[in-house]
Amino acid sequence: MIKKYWLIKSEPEVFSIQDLNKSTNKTTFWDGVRNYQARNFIRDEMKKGDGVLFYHSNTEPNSIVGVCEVVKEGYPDHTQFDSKSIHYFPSSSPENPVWFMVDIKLQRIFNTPVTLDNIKKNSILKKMRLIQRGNRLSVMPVEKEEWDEIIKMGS
DNA sequence: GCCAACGTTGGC
DNA sequence: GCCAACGTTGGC
Repeated sequence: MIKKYWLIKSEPEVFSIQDLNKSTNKTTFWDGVRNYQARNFIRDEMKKGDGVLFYHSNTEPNSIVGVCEVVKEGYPDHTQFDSKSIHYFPSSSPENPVWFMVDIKLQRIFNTPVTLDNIKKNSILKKMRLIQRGNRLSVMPVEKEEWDEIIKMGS
C-alpha cells in the first residue's frame, strides 16, 4: 500500500492546529465536510497512515502549519444526523449516510509555517491544487514531491 | 468587508 | 435536464 498525501483546510478561528494539539491524544474527527468531491476522498481514498498537511485559511498569514496522520479511515459523520448541529443534513440517514469523516492525529507543528506566498513563489509547488484558481476544496490530494518540498520548507 | 469563483437548489 | 438564483468559500 502506497502512502498518500493530503491537505486539509481549517479556519483557525473555528479549529486551529493548536486546538488539535490540545485534543485528547492530539487526535480529532474531521467533521463537517459537505462537498461531494471532498467526501469521496475521505470515504474512498484516505487510508490509515496517510500524511495530512494542516492548512490555516482565512487568516493572516494563510499557511500550512503542520503535519498530521490519518488514524481512522472514513466512517459516517455523526453531525449530519444531529438536528441541533450546523452540519445537520436532513436527507441523510444512519442506514444510508451521505457524509463521512476520518480521524487525524497531530504529528508535528512546523517551526516555520509555509505561507501561501511562499507556496506561490516555489516552482516545485506551482501545480498544487491549493493555488489553482477558484479552488474551494477543503480536502485535496498532494503529490509526493510537493509533500517533500513543504516538509523541507516547514522544518 | 468585498467580491470572484463555484457548488447547490429548485422552478420550469 | 437546463439554468438562474442563491449561499458559501476564501483570498485580498
